Amino acid sequence: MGQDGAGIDLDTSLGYLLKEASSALRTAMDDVLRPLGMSVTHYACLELLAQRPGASSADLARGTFVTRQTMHVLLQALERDGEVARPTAAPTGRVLPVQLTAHGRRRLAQASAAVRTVEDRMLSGLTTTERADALRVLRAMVRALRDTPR
Amino acid sequence: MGQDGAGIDLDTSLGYLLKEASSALRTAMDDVLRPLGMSVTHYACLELLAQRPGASSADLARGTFVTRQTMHVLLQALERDGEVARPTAAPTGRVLPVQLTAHGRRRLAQASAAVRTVEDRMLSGLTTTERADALRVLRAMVRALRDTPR
DNA sequence: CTAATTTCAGGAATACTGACATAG
DNA sequence: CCTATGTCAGTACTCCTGAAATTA
Repeated sequence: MGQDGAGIDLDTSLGYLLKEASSALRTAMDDVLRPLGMSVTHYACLELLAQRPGASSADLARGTFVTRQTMHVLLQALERDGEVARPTAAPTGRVLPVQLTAHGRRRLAQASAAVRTVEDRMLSGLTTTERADALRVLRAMVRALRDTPR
Repeated sequence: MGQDGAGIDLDTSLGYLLKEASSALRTAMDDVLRPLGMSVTHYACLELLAQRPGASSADLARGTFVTRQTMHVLLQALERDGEVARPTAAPTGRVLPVQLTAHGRRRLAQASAAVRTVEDRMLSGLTTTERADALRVLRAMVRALRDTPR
């Protein structure tokens, strides 16, 4: 797999590998979430809400790495299905704090169990040391991409 | 950030971190590719084609982690814009080998330079040892997700 | 003839960009 | 004035389903 210098060698590119790993994870999560009628973003929203009760729509958007417009549409569906609840008027400012309903918590418990099997599967190929390495290098990559100005 | 045992702790979840890193990379790539009027998949297709001249549409789809249908639509646009060329009839079988045109090579060179700045930025936060660690753990994660039957 | 691969064509789900009003 | 949020509208992208053609 020679390289002529003009391009990027995909076989040793961390960027390509990162995309590959992320794609494999998303596919695996989709596969276990589909039978529950749930998308990855749908699950992520519920999981985030369990850890940050009363979060705003914009908070949830940032935490699930989608735009607030996308989260807005998702929340409308979740509210219609009774998985989350929001007050009709903002207690203060414009923020409408979102809460999980009992039904939402049950849905999350199902999904969380399914996703845990996928994470366990992914981690099964790593030693304890490698898991720590993975956390460290991924955090370093995120920080470098976010903090480096240009 | 206590956990009640029912959910997954996002702060220490490798899956969540992988999604975060991948999202940050995609955003950074989008930012440098947008001025060139190119999407990440568009760029990935060109890069793959430079390393595997004559690849089929299905090959390219697998290599860029999209469906055959998505790649099919992209190739139609690239062919219309003169970045790739395909024979009108299959030399053998049904496969229509795709080739980069001179124009496509120029477009790739532009995009490749832009993407390289992003990769360099991402790598700037890692030591040499950490870069090797990153390659190893990401490959292990991909293998575990793909090869574990269930 | 059967099975596998590939090329296509809708239709649906998902996410993004742009824009605007409002609240702090 | 400036930032952040919620919302609406339009667009783009990707996926899923499924059909037709071809090859082994």
